Amino acid sequence: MIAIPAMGDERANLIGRLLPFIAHRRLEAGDRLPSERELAERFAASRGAVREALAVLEALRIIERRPNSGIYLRPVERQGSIEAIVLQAELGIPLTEAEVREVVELRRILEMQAVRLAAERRRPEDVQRLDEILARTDAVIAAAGNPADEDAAFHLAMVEATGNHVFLRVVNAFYLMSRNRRRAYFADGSRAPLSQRQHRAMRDAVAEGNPDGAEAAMGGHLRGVESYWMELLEKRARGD
Amino acid sequence: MIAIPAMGDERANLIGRLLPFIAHRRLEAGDRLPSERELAERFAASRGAVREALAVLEALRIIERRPNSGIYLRPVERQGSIEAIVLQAELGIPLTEAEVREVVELRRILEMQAVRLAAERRRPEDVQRLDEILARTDAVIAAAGNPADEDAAFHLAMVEATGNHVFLRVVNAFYLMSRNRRRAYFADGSRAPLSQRQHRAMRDAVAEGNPDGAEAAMGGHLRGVESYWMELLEKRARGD
DNA sequence: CTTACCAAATTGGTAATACCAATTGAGGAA
DNA sequence: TTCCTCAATTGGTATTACCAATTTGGTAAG
Repeated sequence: MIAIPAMGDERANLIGRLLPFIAHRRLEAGDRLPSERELAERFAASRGAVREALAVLEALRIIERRPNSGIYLRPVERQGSIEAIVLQAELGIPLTEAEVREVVELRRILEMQAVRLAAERRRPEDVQRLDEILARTDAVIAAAGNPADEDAAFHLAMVEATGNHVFLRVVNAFYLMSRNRRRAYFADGSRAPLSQRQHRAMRDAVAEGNPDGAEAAMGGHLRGVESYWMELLEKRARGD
Repeated sequence: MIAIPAMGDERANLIGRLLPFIAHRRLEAGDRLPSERELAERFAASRGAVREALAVLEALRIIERRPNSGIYLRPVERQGSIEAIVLQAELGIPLTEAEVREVVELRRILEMQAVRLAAERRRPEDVQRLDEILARTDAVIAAAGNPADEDAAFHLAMVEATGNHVFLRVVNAFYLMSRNRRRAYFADGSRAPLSQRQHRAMRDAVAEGNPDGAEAAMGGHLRGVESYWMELLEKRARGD
């Protein structure tokens, strides 16, 4: 379903099979997983492959490996941050309705505040970068292409204009997570022009150093995107 | 320096040596790293150990492994999200001054908005949880202990009161990152009482459903913490 | 029956080796 | 110069082996 660049199918599948295995067994915090050797046998993989998958799950704080003892599930509140969710989305594991709502809400908070900071701090090269992306988007739209990646680039460039690289990384995780959805959003070509007009309004507000205007523009823009997500949830609930 | 639970010294060291190696060689986006076999020889480790470390770096989006081709450094804008920074902090790799400022700023944004949402949505059990943590903190202070973990628990419980678990995970990453610093902050015992009073003010504002009051209380509280961080940066700049 | 102790099985951590498939790049043929 | 061929390189995987520490079980002493 989802193309996973830079991640071999086998290894991705192992993580993707390990996560549901943990969930399905209803393991709770502190519970011990089967040993590496047993997992290798159960999933028909080598111990090395299992260890690689476990290393990733450990880095994402989903499990904990205690030498000479076993593999344990970490308490939920200590589990991985958004990276773990991104990984699951990449693996094609659908987000729950609650998670979708939460992601949408947090994205709104982050981007509203980002655009305020951007309006306060933007440097000439930031505005220039926004303009370049807008021009590129015009070209894609004129060629009847899908401006999904340009849309992401614009939003990320807006965050970059805050000068806060950590901020950029966090927001980037959200855009990595929803890349395919975003492509579907722009697929029929009807939404791109309005989106582009709203982007231009945001660009202008940021360029003239108007935080309130930029925040308002971003707020209105996000409402459209969010209603699309909510409709998707309702469709899924109806079984579409 | 930093205790790393659930991560063996060797493997942690391998990632911790690999990251500076990448940075030191001034590799740029798209550059190829040495092959796995070469890295294994250079770091005196087996290929399996190297592959485990590389799997983690790939999951954190720092590198990209192309089968039958090589290992490549990802473009910065596509690099790991906050998890990569958390990992570096855990490994004892000090954050740059810019990164510290960025983390502090983003934490402020997240917590200010979180406490607003918490005041709007708090349920009785959320307030109860806050009260329990406050009571536990009182006990620790009375016993002349270090309430660093209770401080983190309070802030995280505040985010949990938003009902947004993704929000909680992101903020949790920040607290994982700064655990040792937080212990140092409360080490001499002089800051705990004021912090506790400010926490109580935040709890009251949230309990009575007062977003503006809660946000103001959080803002004042964070100012004290942030000035501590900034002093640390100045000390480091002077070579202390 | 309880306690203390010992030994074997289990577990994660590491290393070494081998093979596969696909990419890559150099060298030769047209 | 262009195109083709083939061997070296590379990441992906599996197998095997050993280590050290923990767990576990039973045994013997109290």
